[in-house]
Amino acid sequence: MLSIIMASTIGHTHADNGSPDLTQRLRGAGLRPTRQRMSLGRILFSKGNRHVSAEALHEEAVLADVPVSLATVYNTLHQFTEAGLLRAVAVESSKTYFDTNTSDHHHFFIEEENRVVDVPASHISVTDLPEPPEGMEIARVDVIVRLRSKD
Amino acid sequence: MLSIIMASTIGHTHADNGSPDLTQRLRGAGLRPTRQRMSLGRILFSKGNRHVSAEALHEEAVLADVPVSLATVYNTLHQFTEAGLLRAVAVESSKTYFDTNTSDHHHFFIEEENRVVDVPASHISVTDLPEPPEGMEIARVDVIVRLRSKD
DNA sequence: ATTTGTGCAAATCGTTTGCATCTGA
DNA sequence: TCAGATGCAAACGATTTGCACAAAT
Repeated sequence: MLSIIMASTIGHTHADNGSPDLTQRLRGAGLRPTRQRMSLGRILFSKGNRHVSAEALHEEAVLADVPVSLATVYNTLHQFTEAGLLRAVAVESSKTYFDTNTSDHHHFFIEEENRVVDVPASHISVTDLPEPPEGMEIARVDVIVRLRSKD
Repeated sequence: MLSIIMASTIGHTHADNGSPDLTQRLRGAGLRPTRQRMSLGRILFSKGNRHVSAEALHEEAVLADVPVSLATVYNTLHQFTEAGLLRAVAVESSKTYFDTNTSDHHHFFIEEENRVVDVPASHISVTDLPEPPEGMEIARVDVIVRLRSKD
């Protein structure tokens, strides 16, 4: 009986349930490593570069037995983005995609499948950039290569 | 009295109320030159290159005493886009902007003002484009230069 | 006369917010 | 303890749709 109580207490507080690096990453970003953030972070960052929508991530989480609310998924994605752990990609005006690759790179967008893919690194050079209008500076240059299937 | 009746009848059917070229443009695109389409077309195409949202165009129309419904504005914008008279620009995932310049060119986006501006022609070269994945071809390359005001 | 377009209001979709409740430090 | 997180449901803004009515050919 005592053991049961102890186990449950331990399980809820200090169980070894995830990469310690993720904990650090969140802490470093000023985010408390909560259950949901850790779970979502694990889903996002443990499989190489990904491009997810809030909806998709929510489904994945639920399937992985991590019952988060959609609202929390949105909150988390935005917090991660502000913290520099994610990058938002604007491809078409409806869904927002979040990219786990925050380095400087560009994207393919496959319209038929509504899928975003990284352009292999070091490809694409944008040159001959115009002067920005007076008083403005360039914050970022986004290139979207829209693909369709060949006939 | 008779003249009033005639005037009103004529006004509703064959009055010379607009560029004949626009009529042809619509016809050529397989679109019947209706009052609303002509009015919206006139607003869109008579002032050089523009980047409008549905909402903004709707307001402009209403102010210009062309009472169209917002639904019709959306329908019209999409019909024009499919017909190649407009081009949809995806800058951020919320509003869609329609560009009256359908030629190959790129855009500035001023985040603070939510405004889209054409990049002066012939600027920006995108080189070293990657091979698209097997079975795919490049439909279009969009470059968005995001600007922020200098401090 | 027939086909096509239009207006309106309601429906939908992605996303955000308010607030009561829970949880991590 | 107690600031900060979370869940839920309701609010939201942009866009779409269904259907009765109106206009174009």
